[in-house]
Amino acid sequence: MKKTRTRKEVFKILEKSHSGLSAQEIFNLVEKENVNLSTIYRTLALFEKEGLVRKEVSPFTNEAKFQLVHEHHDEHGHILECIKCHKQIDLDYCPFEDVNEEIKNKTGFELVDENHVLYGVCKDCKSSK
Amino acid sequence: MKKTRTRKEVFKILEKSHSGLSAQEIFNLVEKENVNLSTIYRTLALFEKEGLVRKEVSPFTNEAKFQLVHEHHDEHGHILECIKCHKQIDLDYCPFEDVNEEIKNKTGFELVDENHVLYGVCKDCKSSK
DNA sequence: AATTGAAATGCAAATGATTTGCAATTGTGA
DNA sequence: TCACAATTGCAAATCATTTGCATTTCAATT
Repeated sequence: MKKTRTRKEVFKILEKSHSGLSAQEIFNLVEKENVNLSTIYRTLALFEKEGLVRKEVSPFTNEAKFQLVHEHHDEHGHILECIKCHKQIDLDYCPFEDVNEEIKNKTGFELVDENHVLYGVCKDCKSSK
Repeated sequence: MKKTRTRKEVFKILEKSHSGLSAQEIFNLVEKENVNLSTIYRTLALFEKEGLVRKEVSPFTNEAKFQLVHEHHDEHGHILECIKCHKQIDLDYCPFEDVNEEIKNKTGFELVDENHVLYGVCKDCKSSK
């Protein structure tokens, strides 16, 4: 995999972000001397194939969001997204470890990359209505 | 909400299916005397607004899948989808109950409609490779 | 440092899912 | 049955994403 300027930039942008970014959002953050949105898409697809990023499609916006996968499976966290304000909250651990184990035992089905973004209502939106 | 022919049909189709269906798939299952795909979409959007159906977008196909929400939260199940063969397996219970509770206590964030389709590798695909 | 071929990119056009405007049709309450 | 708002079909628009192809760039080798 060639280390091109765009790829390095996209990687840095993903590194800095704690929640998922859409291709368009990444495009907006890139130093825009001659960079094309389709290159961003191709870069993200490559990163995904290489296992560097995870892709999530929000059922609310129909838009894909990408975020870095962190090496150590047992250290990965999750993102909570509020369905009202769409703010995202970082959950710095995976509450599903046990669940994965349980499903594997019961069905032989091995979860990979289980959905990373969880939807719900955040504290603020809950209290304001 | 008017009970039109198409709405009744779509509802029946969803009732019969244990896994999510795309708008196109539903369209294909409907008695096709003069039914339009956009009506299917409008019907699904309505059902979703009414809380009758849940929408999931597969990150693999970028296609939205819809399925009935079953009343009793504590009885709902989940779907496992294999990322290789895309077959879906019904999991007839929710393994996340405890997790929801835990997250609520720690962050004040209340999960709703937590992601319903879980991705992984099924037994068959695992053994065949 | 220059050479070179494969990999990566820009651009514009294609695609595929989903949405929308509008005129015609249909369901339901009076 | 009537009337009218809600719903639908149709065709065109939209939006995210993908692709073909000619051009450019990376990095291995001279």
